[in-house]
Amino acid sequence: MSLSLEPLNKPALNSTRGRLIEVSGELFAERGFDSVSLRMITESANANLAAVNYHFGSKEELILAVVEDIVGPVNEKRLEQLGGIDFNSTNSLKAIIHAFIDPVFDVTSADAGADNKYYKLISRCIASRDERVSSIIIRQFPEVLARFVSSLTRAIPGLSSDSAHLKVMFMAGALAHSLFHYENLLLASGGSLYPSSLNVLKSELVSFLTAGMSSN
Amino acid sequence: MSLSLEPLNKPALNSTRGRLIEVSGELFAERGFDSVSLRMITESANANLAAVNYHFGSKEELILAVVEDIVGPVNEKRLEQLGGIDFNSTNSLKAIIHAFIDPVFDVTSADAGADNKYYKLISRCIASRDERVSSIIIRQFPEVLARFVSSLTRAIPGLSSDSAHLKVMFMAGALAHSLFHYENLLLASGGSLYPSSLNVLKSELVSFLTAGMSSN
DNA sequence: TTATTAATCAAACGTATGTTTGATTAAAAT
DNA sequence: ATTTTAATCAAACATACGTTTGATTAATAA
Repeated sequence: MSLSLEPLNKPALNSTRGRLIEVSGELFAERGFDSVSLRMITESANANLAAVNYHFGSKEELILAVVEDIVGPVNEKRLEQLGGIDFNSTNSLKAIIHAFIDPVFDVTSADAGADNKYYKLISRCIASRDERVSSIIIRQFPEVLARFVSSLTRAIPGLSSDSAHLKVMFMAGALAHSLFHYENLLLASGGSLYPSSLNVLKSELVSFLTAGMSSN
Repeated sequence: MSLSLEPLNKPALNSTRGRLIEVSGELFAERGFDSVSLRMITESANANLAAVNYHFGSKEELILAVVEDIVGPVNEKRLEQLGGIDFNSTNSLKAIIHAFIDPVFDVTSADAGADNKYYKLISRCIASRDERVSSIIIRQFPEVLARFVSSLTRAIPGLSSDSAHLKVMFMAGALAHSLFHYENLLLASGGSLYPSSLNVLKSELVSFLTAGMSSN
């Protein structure tokens, strides 16, 4: 029953709890979960040090809240987009790839500040080697994974379930890795990738994945 | 002037320094750099707590030594393999992909213990979000990256340098991500991927990447 | 042997971290 | 108005960490 004009899952910025999630997301995205202390977070959020433990119980639960907040909606959109696919269409494969990728790029572009904190946090989660975070991802990812696997086997006749598993992992890795090192890519290209380089990245990724998925 | 029968770059296991690097590699691979304390390392290596600072100067320099030790040889082999490619051949593209991937799988399989600690450490490095580690990777990776980019543009007529950059990143991400979650893949497949599943993974990856590289 | 260097060790140091406490203030309910 | 609940705050706590010290032992050189 929110009266806010903001999207539903974005916490209110005027509340302490909301500011903590917001600021934590930015810091975690830029520096990683371990390297960010509660003192950094609470100072950036103009909150008291004890606020995190009061509102979330512990740092770990704050991390979980931040990750759920950013990863949950993306996975929901993925499943939603996947549900709308017509598997009789000739380009159902491309639609599957878009279902996996689009929500990530959307939430990236939706950040008006355009400092692109979201994709960093998301790719940090996707490729996280942190056991605490991966426990969340792993909790909700199997369902998503299974849906994409079965969709792939429908779209590509003769594709085994095991191969589909692998292909989804390839896709997730290519997405996370390229998004995370996006800034390095910009620098390495000497500016020639700019502007709208995120769109370039996306379209290159889509065609790369489409071809890869169709292989064999 | 080593008299050891071991490969040159593998430190002697009987020395304290060698045991520290060995044990650190295993622990870092399994738990990540931050989560492993010097006390865990020195206890596992039957060494004194002060040994790390005596032999390496600091934990950070130990990490660097471990990473150099595992990532350096892989990149050397990559460049060597890349140098032997005949670009007039029809499958030079596939050779490039093998040059990037093979050294990683080789060092994985070379581990007789077969607990596959190497690929985890390597993929932790490849996709590391740790600034200390990425500083090493970034120090030696630009050369490797540049060589692969130029090789790709030679093998694929009309491919721009920027596109090649992106494609290499897609390749690196797919490799790191699938190797890191290799065990999860085994579990998810319900055992049907076993045995020699690492070979399956590799061949699926090669054909996926070959198709992706040729796209557009 | 003797002198010198290298390596190991137990112990302590300083610091940064997450967490808890207990008082204080603000808000809401009765 | 009074009571009760929620939220904020400064301060302290406990702990785990990387690092350093200074003594002791092992190895090497002279």
